[in-house]
Amino acid sequence: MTESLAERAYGALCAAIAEGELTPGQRIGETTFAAQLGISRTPIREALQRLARDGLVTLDARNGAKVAELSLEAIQELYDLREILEGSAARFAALGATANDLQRLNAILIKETEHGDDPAALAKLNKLFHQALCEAANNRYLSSAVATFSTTLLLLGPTTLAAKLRAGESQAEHRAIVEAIGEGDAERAESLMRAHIRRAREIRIAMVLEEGLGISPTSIA
Amino acid sequence: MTESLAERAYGALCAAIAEGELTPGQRIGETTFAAQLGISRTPIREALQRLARDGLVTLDARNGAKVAELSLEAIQELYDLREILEGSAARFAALGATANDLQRLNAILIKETEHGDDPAALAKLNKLFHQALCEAANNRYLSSAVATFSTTLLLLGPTTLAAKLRAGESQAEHRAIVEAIGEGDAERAESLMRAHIRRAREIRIAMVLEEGLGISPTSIA
DNA sequence: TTGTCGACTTTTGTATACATAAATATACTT
DNA sequence: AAGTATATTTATGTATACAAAAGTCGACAA
Repeated sequence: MTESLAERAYGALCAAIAEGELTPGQRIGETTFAAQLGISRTPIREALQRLARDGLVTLDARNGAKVAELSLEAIQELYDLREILEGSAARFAALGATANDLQRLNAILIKETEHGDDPAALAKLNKLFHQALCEAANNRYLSSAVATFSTTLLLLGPTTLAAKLRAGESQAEHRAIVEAIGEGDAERAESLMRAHIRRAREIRIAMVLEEGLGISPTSIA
Repeated sequence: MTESLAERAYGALCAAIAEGELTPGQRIGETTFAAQLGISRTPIREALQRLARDGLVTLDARNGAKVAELSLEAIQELYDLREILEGSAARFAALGATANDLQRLNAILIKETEHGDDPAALAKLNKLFHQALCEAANNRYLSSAVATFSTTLLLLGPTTLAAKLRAGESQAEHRAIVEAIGEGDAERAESLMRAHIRRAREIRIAMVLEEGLGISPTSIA
């Protein structure tokens, strides 16, 4: 048993939320889930607390955990913050990226062109790109914050559809950002990254509005 | 029992760290603490996990929890991030603060002038100021991030000394920031807040270097 | 004297048992 | 028939018991 049961429970719940098996607003009973996974409540509780920290579930006092609901406002706030954080990450990366960092980023860019027709692979590479860029910024707290709020976005479901529609654009933007970082142009790197996040936000908002039913009436207010 | 034992344990540990009763690097045994507080290990574990999330303790696998040690580098990274986050908060506040928000901020400014000779009160008002400003930015995730990373700074001990030395300056800077927000000048509000954080960072770094022994040899590297 | 092997002790991870509070359903009264 | 009160059930919060793993101390051998 290399990984603790609590971590597995966390992973299972995380995946269930990302896959849409657990829908926002749905209640998660500790006992129920423990039985489903065949383990006791203790690691489940630990997992739920981590999920609450990541914003994926809300812990109503005495009433257990619910999968969090993201209002349209909350989504906007989340993207506002991503723009700030990842924009700053790009700036820092431009100022201090090592040759190694750049190599990693370029390797990801190449793989993106190679897998241009595989939405799932692109989604994974996209995640890797943003992670690698954060690490190039060389600020552990910044990385941690970006990771947390990216996790929160799992609530909105997979981005594979958006990746398919926007694959080319997105990759071009990635390349431009890495280029600016390589040249040490902090101003341009930040500006490009902010624009990149804004584009992603627009697509996301459009998707959410189109679904329409993905958001409960009360959470639109 | 209005607040859970886990919350009380969290508060107790938090306070112990802030007061310096638990020094960085010191190990925290679950059993020991449970005995000290007269409760079982379960709520202790919950509290330790929250503390780990706040960066106040590190959970070495299989080796329990230690009070986190902040290297000089980590402190710099923390202030870099505060500059980004609170600078953005000031910008957003300038763009969207309500009359109510401004009233709250001004009320705090007045109290600061009234308690100019009480370092403890000033430290509390300073915290309130930054909180109120974050809330004026009207972004729940931004507020959450600022709160988290401010908590991490508890590791460095109280700022009352710095408050005493810098009381006048700091208050003047607060006033200038609120003024810019009141005028809706986002650019100036962000710029002033960033400078404010940079000043606080300088003082803090100076304090840490002066203490010298507050940081373990290995963590300076 | 030093190094290594082994038993012991301590600590975390997990399971389970118990108490308390909330939600629900049922029965009784008006 | 409807509303209220009470009992039952179910959920969480906490405690404790148990198991496995890691560190520690000691003994024995070279």
